[in-house]
Order: sequence, then structure tokens, then C-alpha cells
Amino acid sequence: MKKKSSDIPDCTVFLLGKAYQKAHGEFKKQLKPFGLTNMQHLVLEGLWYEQGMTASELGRVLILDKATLSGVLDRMVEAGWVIKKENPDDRRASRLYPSDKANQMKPQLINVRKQANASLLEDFSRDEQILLKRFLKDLIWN
Amino acid sequence: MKKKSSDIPDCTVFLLGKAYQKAHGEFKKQLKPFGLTNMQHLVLEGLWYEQGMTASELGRVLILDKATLSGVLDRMVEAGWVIKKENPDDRRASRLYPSDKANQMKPQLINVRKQANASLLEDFSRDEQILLKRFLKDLIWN
DNA sequence: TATTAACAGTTCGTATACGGAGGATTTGAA
DNA sequence: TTCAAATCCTCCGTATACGAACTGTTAATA
Repeated sequence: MKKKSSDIPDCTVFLLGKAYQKAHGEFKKQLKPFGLTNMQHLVLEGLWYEQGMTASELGRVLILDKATLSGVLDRMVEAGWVIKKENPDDRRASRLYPSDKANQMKPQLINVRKQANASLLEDFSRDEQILLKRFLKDLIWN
Repeated sequence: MKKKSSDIPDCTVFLLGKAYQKAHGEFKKQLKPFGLTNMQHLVLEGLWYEQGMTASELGRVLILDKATLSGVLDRMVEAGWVIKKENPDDRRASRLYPSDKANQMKPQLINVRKQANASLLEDFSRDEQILLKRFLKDLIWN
């Protein structure tokens, strides 16, 4: 009689982690052909939402640790996805912009996200999808 | 007019990640006094659920990559939380057991999980809690 | 039985995560 | 205006994650 993960004590933290792990893994596969990680894709989405933010503003929007973001941005500038522009008003912070390369890929990259989400939620009804999102938002912002 | 995370395009992968990030962070704080990480706590829960599993069995139950688990177990053996016993039947795999130290802390450690979950879900009704867990399980196992 | 396939673990490389320390810069209040 | 407090960012240390390559062991089969 094999033990299964589903026998594990009712732990929502665990369930959340594993649900994320799975969604993250699927998304990762879809992004691989583009040479982007999930985090890097998220940063681009953030900059398309509003370009010219500083790292600290972007971190606030994406709920990311500054130390984590620092390294991510380095690699993205290095790989030509993001442009850093000096900010004359505040020399502590640079403004961030998606590169031309990033903007050219934008339609496909946005599509990857849409597909990943659609695929993740395909077995849920409209109502369930809405409810799930509401639950998650409540967990995050309450 | 500041941009907020809640304005970000409807991305369930993002919401899942952030909900997990928050739950994980809270749990982490509660575990800090014990000198355990979330992952290490999870491993102990797994071994309390069924001791004597091999790393590969434990990884299957906890849905963990073998490479990740390898390092986690090293540190836990080193810190005296887990015992590795050679398995005469199969010299490739060792059997894993919680240490005495771990077993002595068991009641408190189980309680940390219960408290963390209760606190995470305190704003949800009974029905909502059940629904949320069902949604997450569906995401993981479907 | 001689191989080959399958499996258990370890190690490596890269990318998050994030607390904490520290340097540079800006702001706020006396 | 000046100096401390607050910011922005980088860097370090530690701990996940996980694909891929590799060693050792066991099982399967021609």
C-alpha cells in the first residue's frame, strides 16, 4: 500500500507551493524556446505595463525582493532584454525600459502567458476560475 | 497615480506564486526559532507520516526533485534532524528516519504548521476553505 | 550469464529567494 | 544649511529548484 502526496495532512501552504510549482514548471517549458525564465518574463510584463520604472518601483509592483531583482536585471541587461537609463533626478536609481528586441517579441510573449493560464485553468468552469482568483488575491492582499 | 500589483494583467500563475510567497514567508517566520527551514519542516512531516522511506520515495510523496532533496537531506543529517540508515536490500538507497531530537520537537512543530494554516485561512469561511483546497488539489493532480 | 535497461543518489551549473551589511545619494527637520 | 534618517542599489551567505551528466547498483532479458 503506497503512500501518496494526497494523503499528506491538510496543509494549505503545501498545496499552494505545489500548485505553484506545477504552474511554474509548465510556464517554464513554454518560455524555454525564447531563452527567458519565468522571472524575466514577469519583469518584461511589468515594464510593458509601465516602462521607465526604477528597480524599486518595479519590485513593489511585482512584489519582489530588491536583492533578487538586482541580479535578475543584471542578467536581462546582459542578454539585451532590458535597458537601464541613468536618472538625472535621482542618481541612486536608474529607469528601466524593455529593449527593442523585447518589444518585437511582445505579442508572442504575451501569448505564452495567455496560453499558460488558459491551459492551467482549462478544467475549471468560468465561475470556479473567478472564485479561485478571488481566493488567491485575498490571500495576497489581506 | 501609482501603479499597483493588483493592476497586473489577470495572471493566475502570478497570483499562485505570490500567494505561495506570502504563505511561505509567514511559515518561515514561525519556524525560525526552531532553526528549521520550510523545506526541512516538510521533510520531517513526510518522515512522521511514514518513516523509513528512501529519498526517492520521500521525493515522490513530497513532490520534490531528487537533486533538491539530496542537498536538503545532507544539511538535515548534518544538523541532526534526520538519520540515514544503510539499506542491505538495496545498496543504492538509504532509509530515512527522524532523529530523537526531531521527535522530541514533533508536537511543537506540528503545531506551527497548524497555526500557520489557521492564520492563513482565518478570513475564509469553512466552505471557502474547503473550496480553495479542492481547487489547489485539482491544479496539482489533474 | 552477459548485457542492457532501469533506478538511486550525487554533483554541477544557473536562477531564484531573501535577510543583512554597506556604499552612495537624497530628503527632512532642526 | 547641516547632519541624521530614509532610500536605492549592490553584494554576501545560505537555501531552495531543477535540468543534465555521471557513478554505482539492481533488475530484466536475450
